[in-house]
Amino acid sequence: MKISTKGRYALRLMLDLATYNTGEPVSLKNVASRQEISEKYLEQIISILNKAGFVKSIRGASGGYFLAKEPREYTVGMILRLTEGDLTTVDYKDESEVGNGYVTVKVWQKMDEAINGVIDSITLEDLKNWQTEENDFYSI
Amino acid sequence: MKISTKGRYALRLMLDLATYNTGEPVSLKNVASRQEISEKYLEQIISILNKAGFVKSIRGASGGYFLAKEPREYTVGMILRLTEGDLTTVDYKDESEVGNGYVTVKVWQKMDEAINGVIDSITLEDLKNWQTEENDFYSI
DNA sequence: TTTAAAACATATTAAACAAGTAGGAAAAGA
DNA sequence: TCTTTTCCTACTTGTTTAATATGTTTTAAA
Repeated sequence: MKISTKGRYALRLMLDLATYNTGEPVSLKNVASRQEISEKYLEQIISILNKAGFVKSIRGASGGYFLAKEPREYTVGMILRLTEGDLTTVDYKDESEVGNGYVTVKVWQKMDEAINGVIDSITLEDLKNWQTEENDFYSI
Repeated sequence: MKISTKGRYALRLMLDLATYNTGEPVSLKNVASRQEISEKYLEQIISILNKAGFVKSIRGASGGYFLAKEPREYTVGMILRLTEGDLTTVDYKDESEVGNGYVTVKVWQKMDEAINGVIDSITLEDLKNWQTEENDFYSI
């Protein structure tokens, strides 16, 4: 019942791109050092995001990545589902209909609805704002 | 991000005991055949529930198990946390404070709150009632 | 008093998954 | 040309999952 590093790093990566969006592409090397994540591992993760069109890349020296759309257009759910795969708490096809299996399915459905309610309502824009609030708080 | 068979089977096992509670102990053999789950695997799972005092056992021929308390005293959360271990979506101790890690933690916390809201509010009694409603529906 | 049914205990296994490393090739600016 | 960067694919190491397997102990019933 854990979200893996793949999904967690993907979210931090996307938020990093949203934060350091200056028009210039952001290199993975910079992201890796800011986030203290292996650059090689980030390469694999951003490859998924790239193929899905979530980011755009510029190859070659002084190349890098940037978000394909505005931060408010990415929900946490989109990013996690892409990198983690389906975020449901059970594989419904595995859930038995025998015994009392069909009753417990209701539990999993309610959990999934609750999870979706959270992750589909938070965007990268929200996360950016939370960052600023946090900074404001500590700088008073 | 999946609940394993251990937790899922534990819930169905506990609900089975709640359902077939006649005063007589319920044998795992019967649970296994009703739920179509390996009896040997169920033994391992009920051993956890037994050691935690969730069920009581009677050894020997015509022995079996029964719930230690009333169905309404068991939440889904109690059963899942016991068998699955901690149900949080991330290990907070692993979550970095560097980069923007501290912002994404808020996301995981909100997810966890949403999950807890569901699983801590549903009891075995509720599941029993859902079963009856389902049966009523189909028998009209 | 034997027998069979049941709980209890522990070891083993095969497959999948997680979390990276490793070693390069191709593109492009300086 | 050199260096930085993306891009691509294979490999590795450890852990977890979902069971099997092989018994021992207890106890009601025949």
